[in-house]
Amino acid sequence: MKFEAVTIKDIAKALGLSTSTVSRALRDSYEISEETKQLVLNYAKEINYRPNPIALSLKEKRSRTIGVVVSEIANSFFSQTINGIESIAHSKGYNVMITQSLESYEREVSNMQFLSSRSIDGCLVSVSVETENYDHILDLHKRGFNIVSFDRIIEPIETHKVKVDNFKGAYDATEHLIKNGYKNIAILVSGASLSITKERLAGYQKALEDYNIKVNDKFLRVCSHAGMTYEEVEQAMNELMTMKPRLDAVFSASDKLTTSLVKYCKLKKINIPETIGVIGYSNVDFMELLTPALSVVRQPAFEMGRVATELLLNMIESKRPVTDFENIILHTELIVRDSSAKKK
Amino acid sequence: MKFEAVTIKDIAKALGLSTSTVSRALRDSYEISEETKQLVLNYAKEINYRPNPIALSLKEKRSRTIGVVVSEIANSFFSQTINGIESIAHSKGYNVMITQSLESYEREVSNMQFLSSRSIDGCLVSVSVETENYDHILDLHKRGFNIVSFDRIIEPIETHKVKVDNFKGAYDATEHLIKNGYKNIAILVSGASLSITKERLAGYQKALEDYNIKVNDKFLRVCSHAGMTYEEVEQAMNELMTMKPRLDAVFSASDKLTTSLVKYCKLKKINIPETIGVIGYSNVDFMELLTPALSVVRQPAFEMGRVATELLLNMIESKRPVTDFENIILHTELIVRDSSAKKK
DNA sequence: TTTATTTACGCAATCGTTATCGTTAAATGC
DNA sequence: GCATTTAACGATAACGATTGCGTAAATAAA
Repeated sequence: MKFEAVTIKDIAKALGLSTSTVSRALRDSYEISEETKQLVLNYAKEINYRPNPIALSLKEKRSRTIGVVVSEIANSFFSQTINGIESIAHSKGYNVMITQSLESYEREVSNMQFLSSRSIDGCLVSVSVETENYDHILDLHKRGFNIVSFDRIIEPIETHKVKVDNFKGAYDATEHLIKNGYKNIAILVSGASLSITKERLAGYQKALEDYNIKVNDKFLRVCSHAGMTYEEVEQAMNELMTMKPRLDAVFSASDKLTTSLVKYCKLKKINIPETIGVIGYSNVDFMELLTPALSVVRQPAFEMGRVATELLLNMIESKRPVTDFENIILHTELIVRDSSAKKK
Repeated sequence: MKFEAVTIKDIAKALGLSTSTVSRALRDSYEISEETKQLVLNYAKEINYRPNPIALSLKEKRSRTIGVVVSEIANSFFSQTINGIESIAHSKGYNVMITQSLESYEREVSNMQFLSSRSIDGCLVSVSVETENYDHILDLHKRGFNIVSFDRIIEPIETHKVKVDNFKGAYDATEHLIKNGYKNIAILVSGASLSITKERLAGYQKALEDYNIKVNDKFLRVCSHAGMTYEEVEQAMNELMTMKPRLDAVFSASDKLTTSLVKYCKLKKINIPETIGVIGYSNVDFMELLTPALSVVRQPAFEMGRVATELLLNMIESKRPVTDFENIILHTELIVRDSSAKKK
């Protein structure tokens, strides 16, 4: 089954005009008489004519549509980001195409391919945990494709970048744990190739050093699938729980990991914060509803989406190639609740 | 800035062939000699030629892309549904365009408009809570647009429909509360125009009747924004909590409402299940991590996405117009945890 | 009246691709 | 040796919309 829309040709035929006249009448050209304009406009409204964006895209090589590539839309951080993206895009007359890689490099490549071939005007990208080679993005970028890198930054790309101060977010969380009496602090991170992993890990380590606590690699666990499965975090935690000296706190360095960590503690009946204190990056609103309520590092996700989209639309609408790129760093928020309460 | 891709014309020019020959060579036509085919194929690979789907869409009036309209992607139920949709679509070579209405009728209309004008081959729709007039969908459907209605069903449309047994899901939950000793059971529902609201409300009422409990309209609260803001649920609950006789349980009839209900109880320090028992429709994995763990009615969201997509692709790929429509009804799962424990 | 200028529209090219219909040259049939 | 088939390719129209250019008729200027 196919679906036939009304075209400019239908109007032209019905009214005994040429397609050019109809087109110009619809675009209110000075070359067309008032009479004819009204005739066309009225008939167009009557039969509910809508210009075909596909045809326009083909001709104009632009579509007033931007693309988004994230790892998972079910992730609270990203769905909030998407809401920010859409709020700006829609207010400026742009549509948004959303795709998710589910942390698969292959799917990220095919999503980029899909978007780029669809005449989108630009793209907001946060890479998957599997992505170590950026050629699928850099190649497009070199050929003039507008890209803004956000959250999980593509370091070698020369374009606008928007992220949070991952280092400070992790430093603050770790320092908070230390000040509350925790000493053997483990850290769960996502795949080592992600910019957020490197920066958050560095913040954690610096905090320990500043407070004269030895950084112990036994307390570092890398979840190379970014916590896409619970089992991954379960295994990491099982290992951590057997370490000597016994850990007394865990800092989980991403949204997904924090969620799985909470689940682990619940299932294993590990008391928080008595047995281990917990704090993690998370934008899940739910975390405050847990018992104990979870301390978190929260990112301004909606704002990040807005800022990144504004930069992208600036690039798109700029007449000359943009060469002066912004490197926006937003602030995280440390929300202290009960899961990291002072140690007795 | 614009982005120029490689076209068939570039290949033709470089190789001294016509575009028709190149096109046929790429599609492995018998009319082209092996020699020429290899020449074209090799060069195409070398310069990384990709057919332009926009041009194909314009010509073929199909795009191997399907659209999705949901109310909110951050909603666990819908994000799981989308994963199901993508799993089938991608396995059959289709792409997916995701849009969210955020429960706004206006945005739903513009999303449908966006998708339909983009040569998508069909669309999966779950309507917004504000939607009372279906003309934006029915008009497209009449003109041959392939649509499958899922979850929040468009009742008057004659096409495939996929949902759960909302009546039974609500009946089971209510019956469970009754059997555990609750008598004054309130219900929170979304806007009255949604099919899921009507069916779940009916299930709740039938259960009460079957157990000789008078249905009390004071215990019914309609959240006309489907719980898009917490305040909406807060107000509904504030009203319910003052009712005489005092309610001793609440059944929340949708994902968003359940989440807000939990938050309300936490913030107001209402003991669950001692002060009020709680059960609700929810696909949030987190619900088991609460204290007390929340009893829920869970929908097979992923499966619903898969089934709906299979039906849609069948319609799309059918030679003749489909006239025999499926009305799939999946089963909900009652997951009993601590929030609805037997009353002492 | 003749020429110049508007006015108001139509023609055709264009975007990238495919399908239909030729066309040319070589190969085959008799 | 000539007609006919076949292999291999090219020219062109089409999809829907826009736009530069051309042009007829009407009006203004000379």
